[in-house]
Amino acid sequence: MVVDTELTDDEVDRIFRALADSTRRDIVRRTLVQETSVSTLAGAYDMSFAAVSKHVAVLERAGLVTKHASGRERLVRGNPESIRRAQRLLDAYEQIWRERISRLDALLESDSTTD
Amino acid sequence: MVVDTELTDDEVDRIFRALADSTRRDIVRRTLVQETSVSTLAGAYDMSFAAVSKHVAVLERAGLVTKHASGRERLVRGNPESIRRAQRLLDAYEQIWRERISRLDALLESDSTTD
DNA sequence: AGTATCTACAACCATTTGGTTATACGTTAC
DNA sequence: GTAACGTATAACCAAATGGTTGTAGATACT
Repeated sequence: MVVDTELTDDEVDRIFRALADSTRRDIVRRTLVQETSVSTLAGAYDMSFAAVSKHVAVLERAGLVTKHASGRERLVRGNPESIRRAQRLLDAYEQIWRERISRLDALLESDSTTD
Repeated sequence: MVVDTELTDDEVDRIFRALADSTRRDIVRRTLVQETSVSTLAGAYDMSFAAVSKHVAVLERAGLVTKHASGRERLVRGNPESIRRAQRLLDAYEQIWRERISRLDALLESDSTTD
């Protein structure tokens, strides 16, 4: 029973888009280590709270972090499963390349054995 | 003698940004399988040659494809090394998470052995 | 030589992005 | 109750993105 892991193009777009910003990558890093409130995160960067809050929202829409309320705070937690999903996407590209190499190898093989 | 594999934030931005578009991901897929001219690629999508040419340029700036001239054509080839570079980036995030888990495990261990 | 093909690039346009400040609302502390 | 804190969201802005058409340069074909 394999859990469905297929992603729509839009979901993949959101994941890579979310990772294409160094502030957001840093938020992912920090919140993988330890869950952190939005305001604590905001204190770490030279930009407004609203800007950081938006970055967190982008990550949340991509599934890279989750948020849960704790009193008035919103604790942000990195989602390792979504990182693995992104890894699998890249693995698929590597696999495509490897298959090409296999085909080229097979071709050379069959050439050398042509009678 | 390890080849320097460090990437600047901007380079990482470009890699993930380039992957955040399904047309570009498809170009990477196709050109990993076989090198392909820009005009052949353009024929595969419902958009102008100029638009596809721009997508290729985005991928090239990110290092995900290389281009070389062959007569009047420009052949585009997927760059497996840059894919691996991106994989390593994601691996680093997974590693961070694993380290957290290790620390939590170690903490539980030390708790249970407190005297 | 002349024409068709492949490409690059400029100019333009609408939309998205990444930032800002200001406002409003729920929660905590006093 | 009121002040302070944490957050979300709206309105706004400049820059980047993803598309277009048009022009022009190389290369190939006949």
